[in-house]
Amino acid sequence: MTIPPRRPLTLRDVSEASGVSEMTVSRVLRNRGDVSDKTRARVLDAAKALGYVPNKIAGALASQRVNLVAVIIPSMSNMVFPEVMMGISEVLDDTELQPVVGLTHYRAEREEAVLYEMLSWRPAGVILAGLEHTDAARAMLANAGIPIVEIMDVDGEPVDAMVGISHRRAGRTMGEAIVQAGYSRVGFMGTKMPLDHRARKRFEGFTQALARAGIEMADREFYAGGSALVKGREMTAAMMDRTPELDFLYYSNDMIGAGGLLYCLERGCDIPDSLGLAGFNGVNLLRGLPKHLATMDACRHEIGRRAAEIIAARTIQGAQGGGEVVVLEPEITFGDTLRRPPDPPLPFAEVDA
Amino acid sequence: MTIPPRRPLTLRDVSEASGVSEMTVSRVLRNRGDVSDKTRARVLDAAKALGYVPNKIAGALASQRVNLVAVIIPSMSNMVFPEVMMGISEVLDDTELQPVVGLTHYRAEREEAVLYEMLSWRPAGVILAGLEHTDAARAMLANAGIPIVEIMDVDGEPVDAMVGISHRRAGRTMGEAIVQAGYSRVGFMGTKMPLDHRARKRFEGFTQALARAGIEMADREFYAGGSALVKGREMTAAMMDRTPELDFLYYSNDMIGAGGLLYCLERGCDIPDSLGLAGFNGVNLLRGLPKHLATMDACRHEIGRRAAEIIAARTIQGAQGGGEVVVLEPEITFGDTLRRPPDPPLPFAEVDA
DNA sequence: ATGAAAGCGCTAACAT
DNA sequence: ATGTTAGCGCTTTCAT
Repeated sequence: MTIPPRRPLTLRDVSEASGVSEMTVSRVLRNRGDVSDKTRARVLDAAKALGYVPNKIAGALASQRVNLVAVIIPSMSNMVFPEVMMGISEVLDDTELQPVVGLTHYRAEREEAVLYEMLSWRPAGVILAGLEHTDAARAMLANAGIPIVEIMDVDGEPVDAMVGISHRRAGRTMGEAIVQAGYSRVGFMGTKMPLDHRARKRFEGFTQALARAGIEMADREFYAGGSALVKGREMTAAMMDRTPELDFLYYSNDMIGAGGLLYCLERGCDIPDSLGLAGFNGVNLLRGLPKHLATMDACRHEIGRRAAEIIAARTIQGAQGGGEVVVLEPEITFGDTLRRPPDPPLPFAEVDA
Repeated sequence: MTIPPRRPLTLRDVSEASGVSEMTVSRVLRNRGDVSDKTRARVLDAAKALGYVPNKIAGALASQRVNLVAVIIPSMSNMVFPEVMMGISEVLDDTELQPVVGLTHYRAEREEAVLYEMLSWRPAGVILAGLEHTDAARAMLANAGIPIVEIMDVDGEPVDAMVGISHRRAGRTMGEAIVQAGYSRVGFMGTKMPLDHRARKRFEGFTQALARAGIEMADREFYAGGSALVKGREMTAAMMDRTPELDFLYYSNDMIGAGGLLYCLERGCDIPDSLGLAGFNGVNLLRGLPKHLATMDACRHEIGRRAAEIIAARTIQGAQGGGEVVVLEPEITFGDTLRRPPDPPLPFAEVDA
């Protein structure tokens, strides 16, 4: 039974309650330096009895060390960033470091504001999505004097370290797989580009792969907002209506792809033979669908882990480092909606066998 | 062109660069007090040129005010908490306050640890999910001397304020709707209970409603982990196999409900006449499905808003308050998978008309 | 093993 | 409108 304090408790309160100097109390509470078992026990008892919660603000100011890692991402709502966060948390859970998340909603000015706000708390490091930032944001990052890891994308120049996949290459790889599987009348559906650089780069890579095969995209449509599943369904309906000769639909994310797939299945389309579909992301939410949508894993979990590992490694006493680059290689999952390309001839195939 | 500083910049640096006292620089940077336009401009220029980022740690220590609101929730991965966050952010975006999120993964000890960590940063308020906490956590909350809002659930005693729905009542309401619609052989599928108090309360309320109508649950199954869509499909398959006479399936969340629905549709079940289904949550992700799953909105967005409003209101200068209770009333969405109950007779119905 | 003094970078309160 | 002084609650460093 303790009386609720008007004023938050301080080290001094614990010091007085235990009859030990503030300094020693501080040592006990941080498990630092030599303290006799007897003193330690007395301090711990007093702290617990009072319900003392240390003031990290004062601690951080005095020690010039903060165990926070700023994580700045566009959104939490599309399933990709929560997975990145999982990876980050897994790694940081084994350290003293704690992630603190800020959201940009895909807006550069907002990213700049969030970054400023977070840097003002002097975090131990920053993990942020993408390589595109305002000049001011880039300047802040460069001058922060702490490890900075840009994640998701590697198509560009990082301020410091970067971990991700090449979205340009991912788009190209999918385009090539589609061409090799024999599809040729391709439609694309995706998010409005200017907001999402990575979706844009995938689109560019994809277009390029088709172009190399002499194929021009037969139709395309972009959306913003709304439930992705519904949007995928609606866009697909509209596109198949408008351009019925399409034999492949490429979606910029699995959620709209799933909506499209459900629509096509209802319509009784012959998938993947007369019509192929593919999405992007490897959202495992969707594995319960009647057919498994072809997709490409964005390595989100691994990206989170590797980024956190870089921060953690550089945060330990007197560590060196800087400019780490980790390029992950996503792979296509063919699922049930994309024909596998014919096996390439074996180098020394026995053709007569 | 500024040279990257080894040591982070301080107010003093800006003071020297602008030839204005630290105090005045501080005033300019916080838009407080009277400062001449000339001085203001000089300070702002110097700060920007240097790339100064204020140190909120020092600021918070000196002013005893922190603009952070601790938000402690179980998880980000099931679509319900991201929506709560949206509501919170919308409201806090119009204030000086900023949400900081901590995750408990539905574990009380973890909640306690996260709470301790967050309180040590002396936030302006705490929003946390649920009314069930460890004794230590409850004590910390009671002694923190800041507004505390417990959200989601109102079936219990709050430490301070609470905003949510009665999950017990939500379960009961759904049970009653099912009974009134004439279903009688009911199966239940849900998450493993001990982890999720709100799911447990819904289950209890549901069971009770059935019991009052003399109905005993015909089958039930609980799961943990894995993709919810797949689990819903698998559990449904197993249950329909085991207990083919079922005419209603109640799922503890929309995601497993969606998996079950897809399975039943594939099997050609006659929905909602021979078989009804319902979930919980009103996840609008799922509106793209072939049939609209009956569900009940958990008012997540509104809960977030109201909780944030309470914190915001109590944070303004000299505000009073405490113990606010907001009970929201979720409503059933019948969708395409639950028969509407027959209209109740009108009070003065003209029976002969 | 413990304590005393100084100061982290800011802001409140009080000058002027 | 601007400056000065004295902390905020800790930790660092140096004594003992």
